[in-house]
This record gives sequence, C-alpha cells and structure tokens, in this order.
Amino acid sequence: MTAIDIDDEVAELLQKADQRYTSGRKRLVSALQQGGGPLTITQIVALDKDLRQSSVYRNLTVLEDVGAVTRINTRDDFARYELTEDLTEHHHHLICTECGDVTDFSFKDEIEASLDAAMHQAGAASGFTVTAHQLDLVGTCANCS
Amino acid sequence: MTAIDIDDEVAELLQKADQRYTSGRKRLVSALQQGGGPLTITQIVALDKDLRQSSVYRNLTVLEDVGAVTRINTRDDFARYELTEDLTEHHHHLICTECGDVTDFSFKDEIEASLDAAMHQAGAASGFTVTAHQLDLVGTCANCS
DNA sequence: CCCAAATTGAGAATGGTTTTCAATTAGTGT
DNA sequence: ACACTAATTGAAAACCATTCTCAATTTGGG
Repeated sequence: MTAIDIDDEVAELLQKADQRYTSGRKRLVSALQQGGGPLTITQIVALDKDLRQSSVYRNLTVLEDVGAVTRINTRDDFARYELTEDLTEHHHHLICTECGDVTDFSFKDEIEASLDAAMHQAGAASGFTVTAHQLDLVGTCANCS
Repeated sequence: MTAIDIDDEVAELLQKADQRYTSGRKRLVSALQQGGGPLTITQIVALDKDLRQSSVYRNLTVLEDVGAVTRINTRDDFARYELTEDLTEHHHHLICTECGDVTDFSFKDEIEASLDAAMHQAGAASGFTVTAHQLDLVGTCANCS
C-alpha cells in the first residue's frame, strides 16, 4: 500500500466510526509510516514537533479503536504503536535488549504459512480459537553489537 | 524439573547474587509454580494471602535480576510474571482477548526446531543476533467462547 | 456565515509500580 | 544461646506513563 492508499483507508475507517480525519491525525499517521517499526509516544512527538502529547495519546486510542493502529507492549515501560497489518503487511519484531528499539522483519511466505498452520493446530488442541499471533525476536541489534 | 529441583535452583541463583531465599520468596516461587501461565501481582496475592503486595513487587524484581523469573507484558495494563524457561521448559502463550487470561502451550519439538532455525536465519539477515523469542497466540479461550 | 458538535491543548487526576524508612528478621562470629 | 550487623519486610508515600477534564478552538452541515 502506498502512503496515499493508507491515508484513504484510514480516512474510511474513521468515517465509518463518525470520526474526523483532522490534520493532527494525518500527521500522526504520517509519523507512524516513517518509523521502521512501532514507535513510542516520545518518538512520535520527537518526529513531529507540532504534535501535542495529550492529543497523540488520545488520537492513537481513537485510531486503535477504529482499527487503523495497533498498540504493542515490549520489554520496557513504553507502549509502542504502529499501523495495523491491514494497512501495511504481516510482520514480526526484532527487539534489542540493549537500546530497546523495535524494528520490523518478515519471514518468507512459505515459512510464515507453515508457522501459521502449526499455530492454529496448537491452539485448537487447547480449545483456543486463534485470531492473531505475535512473534518477537529478542537479541542485539546491529548498532548495539 | 520437580518442585524441589526448582527450589534448589532458585536457591542457588539467589546465593550467587548474595541474596537470601526467605520464606516469603519461597512462597512466591511456589505461587508461580501453581499458575498454569504467567500471573499478575493481583493473582499472586490472591493465591497466597500471606504475601504482601510491596514485597511481591520487590521480590519479583530480585528474582528477575537473578534470572529465576521472567516479566511479561500482554495486552492489558498488568505485568505478568512466570518462572524462567530454564526452570520450567520452553513454551508460548495463549492470550484470551475476552478475559485477558494467559496460559501456556508448547509446540511439538520438530515444529519448534524448524521455527527456531527460521528465526535465527531471519534475524541474521537483519544483522540481528537472536538470543530468545516470544510467540503469543491471541484469540478466545475455551471458557470465553 | 451560524450553530452544534467534535477536537484540541494544558494541566490535573489516575493507578500500576517503585521507593522510602523504620521495624523485623536472618546470618556470622563469639 | 547471644549479641551484632546487614538484609528483608510492610505500610505508606512517591513516581511517572497514561488517561481524563474542561475551556478554547476548529470543523462540517444547513
């Protein structure tokens, strides 16, 4: 999806929920597109100085409710946000234990497919209906090693 | 590992760090063994009424520093704690979006092995050194569906 | 171009977690 | 057993990321 497509899609999601796509929300979505992975509120506000912290918090919640943004908890005390996989593509996270930074990566399709099959099977065996999964690799990033 | 083995191992880990294995810490480890998955502080205090909240928080931190306990962040606002995989065995989590409860599950060995290989390979491709991974399945548990 | 409703920004409030500090407990040498 | 010293504990205060409040501003519809 191109940046424009994402913008259109977010606009539609907001409209369905009777929410406006204000300039502040557009800048927020734009900031999320720039990061190579989920961003903390601090990182977002640093990326776009015109964004106010309280509005960022509030709008991330709105965007999450609408299904445009996903909230992620990692090892540190800061929540991170990224555009939903519907708007980008399915991926996983590399979490650096040194600097705490989180970046995206993807498996080759066939690996992802077999993993997905194994997960549904394992979930079903426990009477659990799997709707999504989250896989994080923990280690040391290129910068920190 | 049996309960006694775990106890011995925790004792050793604490001793290496010049920490005492007090009765409160023993009860805490025992509580963590009882849960079928990572527990919140509230759950721990409910499981053993003799444990005080502030001591539980502090001792979980001590046990984490020593390498006996792992802290986990899930979707809700409560941190969860479990014994490290060194003391139990490698596993993953089923996170119920309805009740928030987290339970353990494992893959068959061969699936886990191929997954592990794929992860190291994918990490290396990004200049990332993988030391651990965390896989959560999100969905609806048997009780809630 | 009004008007009603939604959004914004700054600061106050919230609540899970961490810290403080005096009281208690446990380990060490005698 | 007995002191002595240091670690641990418990209750309450402090901390701080996040959420909420409310007056001011902005937005879209008629």
